[in-house]
Amino acid sequence: MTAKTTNASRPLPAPPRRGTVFRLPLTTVDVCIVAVQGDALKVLLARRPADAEEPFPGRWALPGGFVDVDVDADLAACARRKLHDKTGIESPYLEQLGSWGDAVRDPRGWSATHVYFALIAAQSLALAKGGNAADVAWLKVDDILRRPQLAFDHDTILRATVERLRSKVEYTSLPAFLLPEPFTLPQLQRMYEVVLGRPVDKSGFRTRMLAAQFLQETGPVEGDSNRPAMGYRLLDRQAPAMFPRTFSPRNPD
Amino acid sequence: MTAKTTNASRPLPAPPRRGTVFRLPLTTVDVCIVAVQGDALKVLLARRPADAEEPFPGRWALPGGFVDVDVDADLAACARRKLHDKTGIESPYLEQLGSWGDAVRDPRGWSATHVYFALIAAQSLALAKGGNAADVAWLKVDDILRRPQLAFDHDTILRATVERLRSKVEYTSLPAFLLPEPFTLPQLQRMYEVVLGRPVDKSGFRTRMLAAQFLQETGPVEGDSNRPAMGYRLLDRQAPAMFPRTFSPRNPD
DNA sequence: TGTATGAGTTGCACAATACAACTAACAATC
DNA sequence: GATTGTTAGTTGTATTGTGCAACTCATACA
Repeated sequence: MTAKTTNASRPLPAPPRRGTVFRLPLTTVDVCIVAVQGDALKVLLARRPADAEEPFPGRWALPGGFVDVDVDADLAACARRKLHDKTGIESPYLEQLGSWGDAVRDPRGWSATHVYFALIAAQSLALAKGGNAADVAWLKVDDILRRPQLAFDHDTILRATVERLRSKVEYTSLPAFLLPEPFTLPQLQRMYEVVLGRPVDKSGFRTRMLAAQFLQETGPVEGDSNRPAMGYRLLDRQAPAMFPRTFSPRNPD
Repeated sequence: MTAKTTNASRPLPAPPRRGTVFRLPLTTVDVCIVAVQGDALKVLLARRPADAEEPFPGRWALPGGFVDVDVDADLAACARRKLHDKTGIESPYLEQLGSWGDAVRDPRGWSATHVYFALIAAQSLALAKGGNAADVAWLKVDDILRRPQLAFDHDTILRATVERLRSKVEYTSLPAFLLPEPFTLPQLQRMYEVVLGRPVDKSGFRTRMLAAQFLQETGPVEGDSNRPAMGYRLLDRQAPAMFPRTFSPRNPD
């Protein structure tokens, strides 16, 4: 906040009080909802309305929209609302990514969006599709990054999300939020490998995960075949654990 | 962006076009300008106007204010403008910290602020004080965190800045932006120690810095006394270098 | 009972670094 | 101009976490 008093005019919220009117930027919240499906990182996208009066009609975009000052207590609540609308999920891992704002990103005027990203388990996909009949789909992140096609500056935002995710995965337990509980260490390892896009050593991986003190055993889980693996649950679903080092293979091929 | 088409009403920027009016949040940008002076981490604060019509009259606050859609091309430009107004500095290290927005943080209404933090060399302090006759001062970060006193939610924002700074300093070359060039390795080490609030081993520190390939020798620098030290300059003033590990002393006292 | 497969363990080498003790280069002092 | 103090910079050793590869273990299936 901290308005400059040297300004003759002042911004004015909708219920006007006094002084001259000041042009306010549009304020939105967008959510980058990420899951791993099969061997691919996917993002939940919503198709823009076909109405030609709308910006970017018919294009894919991140779920999001204007802050509703009568409904949203704060930005995170607004993000959770939009996420819940599209997926039915109540409490995913949600982290603020950053904000993007400039004069041209929205043809309707100067706008700023507050972006959150969410990690959810692919198993909740059924909910996602069923909960909202609208045009919503999971698309492969790699495909979109290869051929940018999203509305607004959402390609840029998606790229930033993936960069943040990849870099944090190197030293945090974030991928655990991509799995339903209980999960096994091999399953968790696969999440790491999908996000990082490279294999991870089994032995070091296990040592690291167990040393980080963020997992709780829940007893053996009967896999589809072969030897059953130990199941684990997160001790703290609010925040990820941090590792003292990054993964760093010796042969940088 | 990505407006919900199910909304009957739509937000409308100041030059009205059509439809019903939608209440827009206030949009501001605040800058957390940090420097090391002596042995303390300091932050540049501006005193709120005494005018009782203004929120938090007479209180210290982060420099910042409303986005001016006619002047600011984007959020970062707005942050640079506010920083330049207070300090005269043109191109500091500037990084987006995050955004805070809710219904109650500003008594004037639902507001969201986009926060940037800047690292500058304490030697530019003269500029800061001279450039703007307004009520601006460098205060010790520790003092403010011990006794919260800032306007709006700026105590929270300052705390977040320090946390981000401390955690990134563990594995990046960020403290180099707190020094004027050329600087010596012992000077750089002191910046690390001030920010981290603990001593750092000299030998390991040097190995690490030199191995990270972000410094360029500029010839010996005559210190005030004793043996002259090698001077260094940053190869890239835009982005910090990343280290493969965090500093991690063995005796966690 | 044998074989395949994925789960989990063990052993060793290596790389980075924490820690401590060392040497080097200057200023100030006598 | 030798002595002393101080800071710059180096060297050596123990420790730690990890990369890598080979191993054992438990189950399904034939």
